[in-house]
Amino acid sequence: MPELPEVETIRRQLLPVCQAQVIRTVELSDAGGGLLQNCHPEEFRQSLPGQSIRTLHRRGKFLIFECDSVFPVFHLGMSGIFLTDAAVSRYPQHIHVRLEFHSGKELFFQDMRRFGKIWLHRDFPPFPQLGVDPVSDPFSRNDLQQLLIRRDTGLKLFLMDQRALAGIGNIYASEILFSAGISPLRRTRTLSAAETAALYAAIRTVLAEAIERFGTTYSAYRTVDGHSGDNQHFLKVYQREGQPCVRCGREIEKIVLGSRSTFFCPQCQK
DNA sequence: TCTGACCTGCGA
DNA sequence: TCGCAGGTCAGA
Repeated sequence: MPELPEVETIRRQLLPVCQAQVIRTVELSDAGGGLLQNCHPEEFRQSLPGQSIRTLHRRGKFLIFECDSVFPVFHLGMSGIFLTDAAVSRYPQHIHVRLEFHSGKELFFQDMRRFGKIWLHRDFPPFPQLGVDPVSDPFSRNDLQQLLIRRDTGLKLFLMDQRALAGIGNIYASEILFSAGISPLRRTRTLSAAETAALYAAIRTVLAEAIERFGTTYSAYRTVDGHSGDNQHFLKVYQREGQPCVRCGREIEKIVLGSRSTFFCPQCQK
């Protein structure tokens, strides 16, 4: 699913499409109603028409539409995407929300697996459970060190814990640890100062480069215009089990951590 | 702290 | 036909 770079790509592409658009109508499928977390379908349908979209925000993997007096929030789950043209959808039967603007433009939310979630807030949502966003929040090496000390868990699970760092998922957790040269099996409290510095640098660069490449496409994820991202061509370990490490040539290994596939180089990552 | 369930599509 | 897939959360 969309991790931080994919959601940020969607936000950047949606902004020029949506900003200052006034919503005319809202269509919500039956399944789409099931995605709503804190309001009834009828309230969702009635609250949006007439609202102008002022801007879009991202916090971790959440996308927040700032309108005049409501704040619809989307979490894309594993397979949620936004499209500006329903004709490019590969799964039109899974389009659950359609917004029509006064300009005549449209916006579609598609979610094949229906793990996505939608909220409707009357004020900017607080996200009390969410940790620091390593791309858009102030985030220093010392902040990372404090987070590492506070927890006692496996490093990969730590990176994916949204209460600590908001936005990293399964692909980028493996890629970040490879970039830092640290094993996914290490515990949070065992990192040296040099390793913490390497991990900090890896978090920043891996996410930033993925954003520059419009995210990673494996199956469902598409950019707003229906295209694939580019970052899958640059992955060093994810889904490269049995292939040679780009640094040392040793075979990339796959293990399961927290019931999720984890890829690493046993030679380069200590 | 960890596992399984949620849901659908795809490839082996 | 089965296992797996980029996320999250309840329950053990």
